[in-house]
Amino acid sequence: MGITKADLFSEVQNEMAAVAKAFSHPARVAIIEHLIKANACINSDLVQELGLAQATISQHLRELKEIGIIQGTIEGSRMNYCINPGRWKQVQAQFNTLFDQFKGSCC
Amino acid sequence: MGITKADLFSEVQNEMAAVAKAFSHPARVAIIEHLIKANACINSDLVQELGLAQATISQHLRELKEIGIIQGTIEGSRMNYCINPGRWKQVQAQFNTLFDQFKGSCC
DNA sequence: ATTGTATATCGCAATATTACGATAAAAGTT
DNA sequence: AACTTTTATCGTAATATTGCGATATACAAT
Repeated sequence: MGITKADLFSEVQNEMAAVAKAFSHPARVAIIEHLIKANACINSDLVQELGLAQATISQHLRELKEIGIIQGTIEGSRMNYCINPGRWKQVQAQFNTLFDQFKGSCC
Repeated sequence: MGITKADLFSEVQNEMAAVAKAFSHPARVAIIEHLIKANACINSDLVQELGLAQATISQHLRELKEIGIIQGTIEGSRMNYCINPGRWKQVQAQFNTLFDQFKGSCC
């Protein structure tokens, strides 16, 4: 039905899925990578860099901000977006906790 | 439009997004975790474990198999699913390559 | 042979996501 | 003040995802 039955799963599982979803679109991956390279960037930079419309970029930035991976500070008429270092480490740890659960062999 | 403009992004970025998408649903996270705990499991185990219909579980298993994270071997009338160790390490490395690109400070 | 178990796939309905034009709001520029 | 730049949000269309009932197939058991 397109609706996820979130109540069937644990808090941790839902959180893991929500965080992974932030990385599940190439535009958001590209935004993150550009943000890392440039240290910081603004919406209109990304409109140039990627070939997407301003409204679309803004929407992706909001999703990344909502999950906490990036943060934006107002700078006059523009927004200065950058990685949120604390959250970044936290998310990396979250993934590695899952990855490290599997040690070894298979059937 | 719901259509992702994959041609705007690099191969690596599209791959990263595709892999992240595998983890972007709590049912798939739950399947992976159960698969790790049990070492291996079958479709009907998961129907019991999670509260989803058999057809739904099967669909999620297929998506995980398509991205290569899990593999299934036929065992009589059932499928024995388990983590694909090689691919698992590869995916972990893929995430950490992205995570390690960001070192340090922010705006 | 018939019945039961296990899984995959099809078809559909409900919902979510992606993309963008249009517009609004806020700050800087002339 | 009028204009430009920058961004966010709204509304909408196109497409994707999620979930499941209803099958179909394959093997196992009686």
